[in-house]
Amino acid sequence: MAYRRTPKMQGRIDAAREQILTAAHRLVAEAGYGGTAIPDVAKAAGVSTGSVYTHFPSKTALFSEVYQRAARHEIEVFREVADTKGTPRERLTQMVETFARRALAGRKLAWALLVESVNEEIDADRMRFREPYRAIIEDVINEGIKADEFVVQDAKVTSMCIVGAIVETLVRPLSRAQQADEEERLVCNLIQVCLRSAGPIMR
Amino acid sequence: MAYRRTPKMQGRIDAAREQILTAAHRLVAEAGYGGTAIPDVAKAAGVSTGSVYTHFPSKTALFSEVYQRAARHEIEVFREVADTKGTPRERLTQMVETFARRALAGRKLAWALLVESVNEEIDADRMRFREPYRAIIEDVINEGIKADEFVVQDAKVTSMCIVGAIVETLVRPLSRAQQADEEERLVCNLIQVCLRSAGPIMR
DNA sequence: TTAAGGATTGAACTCCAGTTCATTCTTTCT
DNA sequence: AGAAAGAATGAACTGGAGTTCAATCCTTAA
Repeated sequence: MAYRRTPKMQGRIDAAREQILTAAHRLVAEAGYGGTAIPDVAKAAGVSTGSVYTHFPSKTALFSEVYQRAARHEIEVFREVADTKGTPRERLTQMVETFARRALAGRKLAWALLVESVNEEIDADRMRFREPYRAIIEDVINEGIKADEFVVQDAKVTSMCIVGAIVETLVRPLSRAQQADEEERLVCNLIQVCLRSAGPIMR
Repeated sequence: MAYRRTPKMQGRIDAAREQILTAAHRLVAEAGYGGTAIPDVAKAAGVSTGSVYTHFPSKTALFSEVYQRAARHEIEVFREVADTKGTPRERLTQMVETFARRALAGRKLAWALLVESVNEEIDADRMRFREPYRAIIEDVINEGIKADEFVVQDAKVTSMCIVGAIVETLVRPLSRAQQADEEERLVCNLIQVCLRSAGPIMR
């Protein structure tokens, strides 16, 4: 034998892998999955096309990892907000606002993560990306029910609806930027609708 | 000159065009846009591949028309429900239920119309497909506000949210069928959430 | 220093859905 | 009937995205 993988070598490999992931992330944030070709990623990462395939078995696999990383980070942020002090109602407000504002701040990425549909595998990733948001919202709603702040309800369905409401409200702004005050209005009203969705019925 | 288009001839051309549209509709309802190739459509319509292109300039154009037709019909049904007798609250209930049940009855088609994303042009069609639903819901909400049944609100945003809520709730069931009672539960709860979204805030 | 093992390269290849077009078939009008 | 114009045909083409692989470069261990 005349070659063995040393820590130093491993470091370079890992670094290259990181470069590729970072570049892919950046390009997705600029052009979405569909608008990003592997040769572009390679160029942006400073490696060759073929090299990408020594690190990832396919485009789908690479982007799947990109999505999962971005998702994990976003969801951490979201969970932190959900865990801050305040009544369930106050926290839900914060959560919806955070979700909306972060999405609008990184439009294209949010669009890629939330709605861009490309193939079944990536679609599955997107579903998986939405699910944690839903679950966190569900928890807060259930706390609100216990605290008599929200009416007794199927928190699972309500949380689904809230995720759907947020996404639907944001789809258009995410595709093409609106006027700032228009977006402001949207976010405020979105919060109101979400609160009502979870809130008690008045008869 | 030795040829002019006679009514008889025009009839055949129109018939072929119809055949193609019908076949395309059927195939979309079975496999979605992405799962339907032009040669398949041609075969199903009993014409040649090339013939499809004498009737439609591109696959996108053909399916755009398929979508628009399906949309027009669905929206007519929806509008009828919106125009039936009853309080805004009752009507909104009927509307959500109709939307949900019709979507579940024609899963794949609903999926193609509502969420399958393929290219920008078709995406735009899908947006256009959702918009009338939203507008109809908006009208009913505004009536409800006038009737003091719903709290004063931005009905545009609420209607967006309701559309989003419905779609989000249905996405999973549309992809893979759930148990019947599970779907029943979903629809019932969905209606409740939508009513609350539009309903008055209790404080 | 040198040979072997592994990583990297990027031009070329594959694959395939959408589209084309030379040919054939139909219809119309003289 | 015959010629002209249009419609239909479907095998072949095309373009572009994802992927491959023979050649090359680098690293390690003797």
